[in-house]
Amino acid sequence: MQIIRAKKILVNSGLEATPARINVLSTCISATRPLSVADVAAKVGSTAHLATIYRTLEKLASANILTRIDFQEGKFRYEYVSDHHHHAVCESCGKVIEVQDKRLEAIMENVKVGSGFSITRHALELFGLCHSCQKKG
Amino acid sequence: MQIIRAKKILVNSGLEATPARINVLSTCISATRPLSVADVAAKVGSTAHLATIYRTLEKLASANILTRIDFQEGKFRYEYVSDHHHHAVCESCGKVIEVQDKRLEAIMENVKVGSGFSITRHALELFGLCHSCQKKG
DNA sequence: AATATGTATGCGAATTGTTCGCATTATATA
DNA sequence: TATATAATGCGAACAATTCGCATACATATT
Repeated sequence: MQIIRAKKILVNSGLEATPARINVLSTCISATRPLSVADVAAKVGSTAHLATIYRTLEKLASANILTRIDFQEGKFRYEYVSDHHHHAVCESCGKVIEVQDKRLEAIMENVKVGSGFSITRHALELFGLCHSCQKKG
Repeated sequence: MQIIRAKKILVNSGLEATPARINVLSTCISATRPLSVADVAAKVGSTAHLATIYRTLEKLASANILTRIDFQEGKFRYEYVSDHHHHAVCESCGKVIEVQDKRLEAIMENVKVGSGFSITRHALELFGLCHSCQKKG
């Protein structure tokens, strides 16, 4: 349980430390993979209404406490992040692993974009097959 | 209008060249930016039912005639592509420019992923502000 | 410790994007 | 031109997300 840690993070960010927020955030901190809204809802049970979970996750994301992640499933996921990384998602079983490639980061830091665009963020997700799904077929 | 071209592409790919498909595909070919399903629907009017447009776009995407693109808007877009490229999206006005960075491509071709993962595709989108929106504030 | 103020929450309905089942129609081919 | 197969229209059903509004609560103030 990451209740105390969650509370501290909220207070430090100037956000009201309500039970709903504490539960949502500590759930995300404890998670081993990016969680969908439904995942979070299942974990927090009736301690937070679904609409509140949506609002909370969005608020935590805009406070940069969580990252909103998109595995192109038609819904978003949220992840508590300290370091910046990307993901590789198995398209067969859904397994997720974290990916860090320094060359990649170096380039992403200064991608050349024409027309005077200034890039503030990027989304990169990798899709493929995990080791065991490759063997299966 | 890209009617004839659309028809040829469909036939070459072994897909039935129905009016709905020809209209949907020629709309995508003519587009200057990735289109949402609603965008396509607006262009083709009553020549194809919305459900048909969904089915058609999905079919064209799995035939690699179109690419399904995700700008994290809660919906997908589709683009007719010959060459592989990425996009930079202005988060203020929605302007989209195409991005090609050879270093990026080179690295994406062989990203090192642990655990025996094999990568079959990747999604990379850049977000920021276009030149004119930067000036506006 | 009591209270005032503004913000968060619960609730349920409404939106939006997408999918489905099924009867009908059209396509490609013999 | 008949025929088998696949695509389409239609409307209902789903799933994810957002909204409005009355109530409850967290924090700042006294």
